[in-house]
Amino acid sequence: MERPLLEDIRDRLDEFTATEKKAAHALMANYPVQGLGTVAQFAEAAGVSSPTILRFIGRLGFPGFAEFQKKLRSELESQLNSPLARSATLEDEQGGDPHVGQLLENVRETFAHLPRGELEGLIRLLADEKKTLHLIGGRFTDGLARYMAAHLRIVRSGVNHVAGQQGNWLDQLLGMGPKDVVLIFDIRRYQTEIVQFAEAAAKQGATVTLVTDSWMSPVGRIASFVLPARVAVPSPWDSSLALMAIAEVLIAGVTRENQQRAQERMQSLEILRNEIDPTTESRTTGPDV
Amino acid sequence: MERPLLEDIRDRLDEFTATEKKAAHALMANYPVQGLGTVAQFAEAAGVSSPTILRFIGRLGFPGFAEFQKKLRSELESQLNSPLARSATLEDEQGGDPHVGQLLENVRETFAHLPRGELEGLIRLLADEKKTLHLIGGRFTDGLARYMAAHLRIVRSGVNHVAGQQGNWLDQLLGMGPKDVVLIFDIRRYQTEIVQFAEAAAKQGATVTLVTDSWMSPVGRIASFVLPARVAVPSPWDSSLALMAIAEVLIAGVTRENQQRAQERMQSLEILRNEIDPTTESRTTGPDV
DNA sequence: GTCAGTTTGTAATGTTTGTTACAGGATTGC
DNA sequence: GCAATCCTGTAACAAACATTACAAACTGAC
Repeated sequence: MERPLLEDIRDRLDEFTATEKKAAHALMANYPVQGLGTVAQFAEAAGVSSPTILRFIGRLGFPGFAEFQKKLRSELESQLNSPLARSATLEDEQGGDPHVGQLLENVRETFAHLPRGELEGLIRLLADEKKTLHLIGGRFTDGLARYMAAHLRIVRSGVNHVAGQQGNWLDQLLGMGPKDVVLIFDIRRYQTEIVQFAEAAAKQGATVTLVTDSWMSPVGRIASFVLPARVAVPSPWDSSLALMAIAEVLIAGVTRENQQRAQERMQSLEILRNEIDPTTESRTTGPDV
Repeated sequence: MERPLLEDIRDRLDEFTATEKKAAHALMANYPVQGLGTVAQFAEAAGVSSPTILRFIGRLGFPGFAEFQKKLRSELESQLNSPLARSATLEDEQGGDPHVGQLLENVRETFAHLPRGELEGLIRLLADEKKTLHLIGGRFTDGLARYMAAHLRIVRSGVNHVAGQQGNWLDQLLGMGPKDVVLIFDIRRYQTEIVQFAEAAAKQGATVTLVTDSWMSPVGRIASFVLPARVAVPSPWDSSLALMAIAEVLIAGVTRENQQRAQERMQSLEILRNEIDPTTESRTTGPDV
């Protein structure tokens, strides 16, 4: 009664026969609505006969089609009454912005297809205080690099936001070596300067990592870690929201990875800040140091 | 076929007889699941007899119970397949990162409680080319101001990102008047410099607008438009993702509001860029000018 | 208080539906 | 290449279902 039926079907997909799988797929493709009609409708949609449907739901553990539907309805009921679903249905009822819907979908899809190892690996790399971090972004994504640098600087030392005139970049490139990690934000159209910077850094032995769109920046060829994000929205612009979500998860991850040191640094900074600007109201704990 | 049945029932509630209303209420209380079982189940849940249910759905305009259910199922199908609903239902299964779930929830809740008029009003204000725009953010949110400025600069003229040393701000403040619009990103803890900047700008007649967290920056007191966003996440940091989502919707809105001029500017910029840097591959259309 | 109109439930009905027995067909193992 | 097993669809069946006819109960008006 507790486990979602959809998961059960997915896990046990191999137990079914060939035509039963057709039934399973038809149901999953339009879950759970496909199971709420008649057996004949279900059978037609799956391209099989009615008895096959019955055998399918029998193998799932239901004594009859009626019980199967009852389970579907009760699942649907609790799902639709959850606060999360409520806000979702209420929104598009009263004309929720389709743009916002697409934004949410992008973030969700981005993390659904993000290789878990890549994310964890990059977090560990960024948390390594023996490395020096260099963050850089393109025309639009530089704000993200800046945002992330502002947080990481509080959590750890050796964080550098590569910004400003292109001429300055050369200075930063000069000292780079195996102890440096470069995190690049880059979406199309991929700026040649960024690519050149990445290539130069890699040539000097620095580890290059990349947060990009699904089409993948050319930097991806030389990067050790690549995190692709969805950017398409109903607008002439691409959306960087999913990139930002990745940035925030990275920030949280690095903070978690090095919790006690991060806290110490936060407190020291807090004290420093109060000494410099006593007008600012003080708080002993909290994030915004 | 298009209008949601739930609305129809709500509107026409007075047309029904007393017991039919009981049926209507039972359906609305557990919509649409209650209508997907048998007539007898529906009748029992509503505390009426089966024929009353039939008369009820007959009055709704359906020739029979089967057609009524068909309508419910098709409604449910399209609703569950919308990107909004998907993000709500799918995220908590397949063990997605709880942090990501919270991020999505924040964005959703933010827009659910955003006064529609405020958003539209602010977009119109930002789209007004007779005004000069000044964007400014705090320690962490300055990246957002930068991000938004980078886009708006392409869509329209007179966009200024107030950045750098605090001393420079004074210069920008000097010339301000009723023709200036200040858009401030500010989350706790609210920096006194930002508040001072806002107050000074307001005193000189500029329109002050604000994107902030739910606790509301003190700037809110003097702001003409205030858009609050959810920022809580399971991390010592606050999340600015919902602020960024607002920024992107604003960008898209301003672009839409002034489409032909934006396109002209994009093309001119494209040409300019190619003249300066011929190595960059050229595209005649597209966002990333 | 009575009558007309409306509303509601009971009970019967005809149909659709889920269900099952069975036979043809495919597949696998020897 | 044969046989045994498993899979799948056809067709018949019985139960559950939506549906309808009808009578009782209620309501409001005169």
